[in-house]
Amino acid sequence: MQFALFFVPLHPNSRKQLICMELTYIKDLPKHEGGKVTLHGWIANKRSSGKVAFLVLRDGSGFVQCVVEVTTAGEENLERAKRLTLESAISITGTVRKDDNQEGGYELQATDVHIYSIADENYPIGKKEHGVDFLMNNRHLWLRSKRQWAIMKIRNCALYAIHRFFQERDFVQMDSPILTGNACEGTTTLFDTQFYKEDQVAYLSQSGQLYAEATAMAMGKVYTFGPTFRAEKSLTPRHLSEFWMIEPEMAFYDLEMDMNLIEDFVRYVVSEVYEKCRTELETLERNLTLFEAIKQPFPRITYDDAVLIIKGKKEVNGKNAIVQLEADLAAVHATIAEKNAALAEYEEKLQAKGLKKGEINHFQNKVDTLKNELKKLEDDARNIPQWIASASNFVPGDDFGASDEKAITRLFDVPVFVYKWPSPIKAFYMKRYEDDDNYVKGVDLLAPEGFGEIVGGSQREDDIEKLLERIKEHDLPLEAFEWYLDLRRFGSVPHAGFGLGFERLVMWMTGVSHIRETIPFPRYYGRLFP
RNA sequence: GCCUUCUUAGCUCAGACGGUUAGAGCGACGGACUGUUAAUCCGCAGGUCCUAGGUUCGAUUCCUAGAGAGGGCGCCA
Repeated sequence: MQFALFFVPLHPNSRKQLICMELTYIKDLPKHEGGKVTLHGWIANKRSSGKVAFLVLRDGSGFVQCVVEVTTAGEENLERAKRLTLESAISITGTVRKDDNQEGGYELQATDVHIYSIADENYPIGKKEHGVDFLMNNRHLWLRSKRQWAIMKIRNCALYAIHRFFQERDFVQMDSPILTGNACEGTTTLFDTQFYKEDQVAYLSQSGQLYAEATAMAMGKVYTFGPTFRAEKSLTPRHLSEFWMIEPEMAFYDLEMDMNLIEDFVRYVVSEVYEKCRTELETLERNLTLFEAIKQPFPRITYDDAVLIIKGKKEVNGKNAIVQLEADLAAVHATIAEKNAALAEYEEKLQAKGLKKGEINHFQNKVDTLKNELKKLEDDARNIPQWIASASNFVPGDDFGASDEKAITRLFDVPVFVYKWPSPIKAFYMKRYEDDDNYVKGVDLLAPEGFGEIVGGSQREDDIEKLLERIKEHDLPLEAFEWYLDLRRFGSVPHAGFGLGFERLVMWMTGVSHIRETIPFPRYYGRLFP
């Protein structure tokens, strides 16, 4: 590989200005084994002894340890290496060496160290644990850390897979507007903003679906992938005020074809991430059961059957939802007892006299970790009984709550379809069953491990008379829907689609406990900066 | 919007039935060390105990209100 570097003196703090034709990245080090390369990046961690410094370098493509020894790099380079603070920017030249003890399997034996800039020593993010709020205040820097890097790489991989999936199947990406003139489904609270004239309000889109229906009638199969805004003060681990949604819409599709597509789609994206992001999943210590099970067919159950399962009146593969939750609760209590015993043991060890400092740290770390784990377990112990009560008291006809979804998904390793929902709890545009007006052709896909709903879809009402009835029933402003009704006046056909919350998908695949970590700069109630 | 737990050093946390100078670890800073993986070892510095009001001889600790954060529910993707 040919590349040329020219260094031009610029400023005492940024020693060199780089004009560069091609860079070598950490992820490509295996191709350069034994060869000499120059890497450019930031100091993620540093350890140094008298005559040797270990620099962990990150360049966005990966992490690698660089060794600066006095014998190979000389006094001057070692001196420079020792001056580096966390997050200082450097370029470093050296020989690529295989070392199975290293993460990634390679390290760089340095011969030259060049400094772009020395970072202020007060880099706020340390090596020890931090609270979530502190990290969110430093989100612009937090993104540099390894865990966040892994999450963002997976997000990107999923993003690309989604486009590939649809493009390979001849779907056309047709973006829906972000500024809209009316609140389309009427239920959720929307953000609003002034639109030129003082008395005219524009709302930020909460769904692109109605527009996708229009473009599907023009292009056959379409998908939208854009930002979505909900002004609900939903401060939960599963909600954002601003998130990205994928909404495909297909002409001449019925509910079953819709479900087939959803299944193929979710399986495709999950498989791509499994195949291409092993390192990242390892960094996140993700349990891989989900990825191995994804080849199995997704169960499809009706709402009525789901209700019986939630209430513990119907078993799945010999498993009862309520019994399962009770077993989970018992397991939590057992774990709490175990951890408490371990905690007492370590605290006793800490009392012993003549401990070395290293031993004290070790025991203290164990105690801190155990206390944190116990806090979470005690939350579970408080919450699971509520879920059990709420699931067993479920009233047929109601929409599922978070606990009901947990009761169902707990029984499966793969996502589960729930379809044929009661008409009153679903949106006006969903098509009713021809033989039973009480149910609509809607479907939700619930992700396992308690994550809950990631997809909501339906076959749409294509009969203008019935649609008019629904609009009246839901008390929606008819004028605003005239253009939507035109889609039924001029060449109405059966059609279906679905919506998938992108961050929820990423959250589920990465296994992170909070959706706020799945988007670079999350927006939610109380969070507009950075 | 409702329920619940919390707010002490730059960070993560301990603590006092209300009483002299409020503690630890990490980080930062100074030093030692040629193979470290949250390196280790020695030294040093660092505080409006969230804010306001109340009770009291005395409040960081008790009470009330407010602000902010975590967890659960609702709303949803």
